[in-house]
Amino acid sequence: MTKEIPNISESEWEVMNVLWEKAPQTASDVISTLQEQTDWKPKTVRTLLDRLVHKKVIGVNKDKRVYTFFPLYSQDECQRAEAHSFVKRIYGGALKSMLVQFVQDDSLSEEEIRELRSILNEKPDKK
Amino acid sequence: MTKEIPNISESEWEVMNVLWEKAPQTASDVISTLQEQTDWKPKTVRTLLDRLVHKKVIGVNKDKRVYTFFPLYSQDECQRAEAHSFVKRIYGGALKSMLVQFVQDDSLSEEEIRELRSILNEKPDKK
DNA sequence: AGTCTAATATTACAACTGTAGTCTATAGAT
DNA sequence: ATCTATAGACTACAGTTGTAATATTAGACT
Repeated sequence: MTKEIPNISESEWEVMNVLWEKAPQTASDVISTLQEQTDWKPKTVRTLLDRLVHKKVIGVNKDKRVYTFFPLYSQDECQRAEAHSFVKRIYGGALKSMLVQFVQDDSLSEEEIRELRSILNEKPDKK
Repeated sequence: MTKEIPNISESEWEVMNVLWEKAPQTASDVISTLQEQTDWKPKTVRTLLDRLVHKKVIGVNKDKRVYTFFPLYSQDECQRAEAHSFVKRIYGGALKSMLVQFVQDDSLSEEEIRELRSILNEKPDKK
C-alpha cells in the first residue's frame, strides 16, 4: 500500500533537500539557502516550490500572509523510490553490479568500506 | 579527459540496454526485443533510436539499405556517469547512505550479501 | 514495369523541465 | 492616507521526453 510518490525532477530535488533539512520554511528561507548553493534567481526557486505544491510533494500553509512550505513525504521514502527505479533502469535491477562498480571506482573511503563491512555483518539472517 | 556523455532519458536507457547486449543491430532487431519487455509501438522505438543517434550516444551504419545501430559509449561508462550524478543528487553524495538503505530494505539476497562481503574484503588496501 | 511492403524521414503534440519575467495586492514605512 | 517593497499569482518560452502517426522511397515480387 505504498503511496505513489510523484516524480521529482532534478532541480526539484535541490529544493526538497532544503526542506527536509528544516521545515516548515518560507519561500525566502528556501531561496536564501539555495542562493548559496546554486545560481538560481529567486523566481526560479519560487516556481519550483509552486510546482512541488502542485505535484503534491510538499504542502503549504497559507494561514499567514507569508506562506510556509513543508514536505509531504519523508526523505527516506523518496530516496528509496528513486533508488529502486534507478537501479532497475541503469543496472537492470542488479544492485550488486552498482556496488561493485562503486567499490572498484574507489568511490568509497577505507573508512566507509569498514563501516559497510560491519553493516553487512550485522545484517541479521534472513527470516 | 572524460568525454562528456550526453543525457540519456529513461526510455532511451531501455534502448541502450538492448544495444549493449548485442551490437550492431537493426531497428527491427531492437524493436523485437523491446516488444517483449515493453508495450511500445515500433515507431516509438524508432524515434528513440533516432534521438540517440542525434544525441550521438549511438552510431548508425548506413552502408546497407537497412541501417544498423551501435553504442558509442560503453555501458560501464554510462552507468558510472549516471550513478555518480544520481548519488550526488539524491543522497548528497553520501553513497554509504544509499547502501545502508538498500541493505536495510532487504534489497539484497543472502547470496549477494556474501558476494559483497568478499568484494569488500578483497578490496586492496588504498595506496 | 508496376505494385506492395518495409525502412527511413518527417511531423505531431502534450506534459514536464529549466529558467525566469510581469502583474497584482497588501503590510509596513512615512 | 499614500507610497513602496515584497510575496504571491499568472505568464513565458524553448528544450526534452513520451508516445506515436503520416509521408516517402527503394528493394522484392508478380
